[in-house]
Amino acid sequence: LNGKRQPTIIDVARLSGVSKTTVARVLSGVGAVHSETRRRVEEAVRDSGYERNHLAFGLRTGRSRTLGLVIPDLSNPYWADLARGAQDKAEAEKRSLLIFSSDWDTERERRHLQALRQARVDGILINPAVTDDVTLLRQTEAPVVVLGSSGEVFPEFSSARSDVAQGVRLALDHLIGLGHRHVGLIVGRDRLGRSRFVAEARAHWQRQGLDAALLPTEEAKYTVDSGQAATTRLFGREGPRVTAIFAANDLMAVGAILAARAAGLACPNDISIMGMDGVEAGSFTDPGLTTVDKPRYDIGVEATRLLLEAIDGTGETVHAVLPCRLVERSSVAAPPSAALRSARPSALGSVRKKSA
Amino acid sequence: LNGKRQPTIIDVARLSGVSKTTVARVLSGVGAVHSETRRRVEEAVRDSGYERNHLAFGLRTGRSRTLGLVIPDLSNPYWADLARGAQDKAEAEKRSLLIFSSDWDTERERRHLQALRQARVDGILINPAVTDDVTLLRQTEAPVVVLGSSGEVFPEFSSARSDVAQGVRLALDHLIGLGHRHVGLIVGRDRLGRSRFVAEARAHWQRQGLDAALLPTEEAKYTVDSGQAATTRLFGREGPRVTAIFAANDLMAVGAILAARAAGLACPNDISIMGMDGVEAGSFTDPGLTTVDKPRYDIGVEATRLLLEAIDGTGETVHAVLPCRLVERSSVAAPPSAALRSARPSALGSVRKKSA
DNA sequence: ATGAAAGCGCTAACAG
DNA sequence: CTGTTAGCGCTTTCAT
Repeated sequence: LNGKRQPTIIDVARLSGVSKTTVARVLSGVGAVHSETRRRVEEAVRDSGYERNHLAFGLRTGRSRTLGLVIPDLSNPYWADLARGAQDKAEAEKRSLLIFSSDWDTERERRHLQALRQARVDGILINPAVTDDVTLLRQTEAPVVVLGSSGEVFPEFSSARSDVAQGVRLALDHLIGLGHRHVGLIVGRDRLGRSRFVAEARAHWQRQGLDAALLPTEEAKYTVDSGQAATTRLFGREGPRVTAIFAANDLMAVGAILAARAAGLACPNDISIMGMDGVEAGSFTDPGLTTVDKPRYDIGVEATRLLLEAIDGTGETVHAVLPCRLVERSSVAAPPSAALRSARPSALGSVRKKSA
Repeated sequence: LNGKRQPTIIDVARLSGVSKTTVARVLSGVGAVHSETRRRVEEAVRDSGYERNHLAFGLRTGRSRTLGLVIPDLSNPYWADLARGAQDKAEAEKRSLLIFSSDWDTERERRHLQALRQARVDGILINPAVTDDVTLLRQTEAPVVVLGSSGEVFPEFSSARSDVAQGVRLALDHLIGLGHRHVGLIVGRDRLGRSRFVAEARAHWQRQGLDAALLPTEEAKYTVDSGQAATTRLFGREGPRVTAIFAANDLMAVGAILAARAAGLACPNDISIMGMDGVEAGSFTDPGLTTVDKPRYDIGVEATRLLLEAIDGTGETVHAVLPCRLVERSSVAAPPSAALRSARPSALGSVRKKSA
């Protein structure tokens, strides 16, 4: 727009009557420079409006001071929160962040990784859509930090994730403590096969001396609609109805609330519903969704911290596991027949509809 | 990790026994190359795993093939959706996107703009936190496209926004058509002063021959909590109660639903509530939020398209205005006394509370 | 304390 | 059709 091109280090040198080496020295702050010279150079920098060219800097030093972030979907609040954390940390460390969405598509992910390699980013944060193909990540020169539970599939890279096992315990113990003995699970189907969510839930359920048969499971796709459908399927099963539903993410839990309402069930009086995520939208439902909050933002921050450590060569490969937190709102209560049941633990029978 | 550095164009040249110029030619596809030579070069590229260095490319050509996006908050679903659109379009055009959140902070925005200048991005998409300081945008060499209604404050730059006037008409006509004659407005307070939302609403209201006094207005800050508080203030006003509330964004409308519930009002039987945004979370409330959907994703796409045009030098400065769309869910219905009112159009008086 | 020179990897004249 | 040469803007030896 302005017509004249951006000033370079040479323009500054000319303006202040020194060599570009000297300018570079005051700019970088390394090496001794006469105070009067420094003053003149700084003045010239201001007057000319000089801004360091990061392309040239990166080419010369081999550090672009740019990081890459590859997530499934930027418009999904879970990933948006995480991205925000990564961006804030990168910014605090004077790095810029290149962000890509893969939509769980291997081919798109491959292209993004290529773009990042071409941009010569100093490091990559990624939630891999592809699990089988480790070579895709290995062939990348830059250090990689894996986001989420797939970190365990790539032990060679550092990773940051929430403590799903602990979160599941938190949720189940909350439910069990209230008297629930028959809980439906809505789990997401990962490209990693069955998510670890189910495994942890079953393990803890049995650890508490409860029957795995009373933990019926339906699969959904992490969306409201699929969660609603899965809940409806759950209700359609034969035998006594569950007194609570525990979904692997908040969107599916919202779907469960919708499905319960459609089935004429009052939540939490007739049925308790619990989510896992902690995204803000969970507080919009009626009743507000009780959930296990995952530290999304902090995972983004921590992953970035680990990545910068890996770039600096300091620090070993570490797998950061951040704790979850119970967020009580109002979609969970004692089951309708809690008093009865706690008296006779084996009486898991009929669920009576209570008038709201 | 791998030990050996990334191969350069020279490695490829050596490997295929030609000069680096020839390699560059087959890589860029411009200029004639013997088919056999081309084959050998392509083979060498594959074998070596060569990837073009965008830093060097950008330094030489003056095109970094990177764009910058500066928005208030990446974890706000409105901006996340827009960012997604921008990223998808950038990706389709073989560009990478550097994303920053400003949190409506002028100082942060200034730093982001500086980072983008240093990265020598080819162009910038921005929703300016700062309005008074046009120079901040002017001093940037790269083309700029402004996001949102502040586009009108910067006529010199292309812009993309939703058609707020049309959206407001859509909403008000919907409400008026149903029989509402006393509508409360919850508006957001911009750093741009009063948002254009109020102006448009009042104008259209009067255009329909209605009394501006029956359009009481409260200010909030685009959040659920502030929307809830504003609604409560609205309810606390003297005189007859509004039969409907129209909020300038969906989060505040969600707050209004919460406030109505807290006040013991049934929505939509006692009071209708309408939002403006269309974010997914609006469908989580009970009742589902009726709203005016803004084309968030498309704004991101369109803005990026305009930016690329500006970069190529083709195309004039254009202000793209994308239409909104009415999304009917269930938070809006006829007012309690609609039958009465439509019979006597001038009787805009008392609102009788109807038992739900 | 300062400067000269080399070179990061690439493209773009300009020759042949 | 192919190669030689000269930078893009910066940092980094190595002299002085």
